[in-house]
Amino acid sequence: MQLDHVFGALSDATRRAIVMRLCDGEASVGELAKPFDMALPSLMKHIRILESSGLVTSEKTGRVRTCSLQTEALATVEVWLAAQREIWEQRLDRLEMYVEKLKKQEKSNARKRKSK
Amino acid sequence: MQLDHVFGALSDATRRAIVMRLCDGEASVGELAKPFDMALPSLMKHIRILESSGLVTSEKTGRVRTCSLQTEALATVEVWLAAQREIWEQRLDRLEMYVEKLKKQEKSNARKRKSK
DNA sequence: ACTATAGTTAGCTTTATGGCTAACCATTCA
DNA sequence: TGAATGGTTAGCCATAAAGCTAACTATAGT
Repeated sequence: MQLDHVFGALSDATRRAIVMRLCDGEASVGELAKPFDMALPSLMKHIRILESSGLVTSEKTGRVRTCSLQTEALATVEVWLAAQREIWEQRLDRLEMYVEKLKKQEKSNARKRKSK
Repeated sequence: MQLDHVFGALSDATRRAIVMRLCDGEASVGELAKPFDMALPSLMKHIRILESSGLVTSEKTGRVRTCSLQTEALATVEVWLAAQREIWEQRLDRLEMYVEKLKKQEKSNARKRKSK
């Protein structure tokens, strides 16, 4: 479940649509294909990509393959994003503190100038 | 700032590393390039891709181009993920409620069977 | 003015992506 | 058993991605 592959899988609108569909519950390949004006083999490729990214798993019983969402993979992405957010927010905080410090200095300088 | 392009941009480890670096503050192309064993033009391509995805902006002053992170683009991805999460969690809630219902029925059936 | 620095452009490979058709299993249903 | 259904495999095409080198432009420093 590599971040590369998960992001890659989500970079295609068709695949995101499939993911969105699967958020609502399992579905067969045929069901997944319906909304798309696309040949089945093409759609199958997308499903394969989703599977190899770990976002989707599927199982075949009889002649129908049922796909389901693997939410942990999506969670992985959320975790990564959250980590980045934390870093840049910490930086913004430091920046803000620095600006505050500058403001105070400016004030005290102003006082000094006045008192001269 | 298309979701396609943002996800696509993040699907490459080099570009994610650049994003991570930029979380810590602005950087020039040269600074960004240092950690990578990669020819400059190749790295520039990555920067271009990050720019066209909206994740990064850059400005050239003198001969140095300074890049900075555009956190809104990352936020867009977070929003999308959160939306999916909400959908599937709602479904899980419904499922849980359904299971609870089944359990209760089972209990009442058990009572009936006993009382017979 | 000369050199070094910082990017940029152009053009080339190799490999991956996204789509197609046509032909092929493998189950189910009549 | 024969036909319909649901996927699957194989192979083709066009375009884009990720890397390279070599040559070029434009500023900064001496």
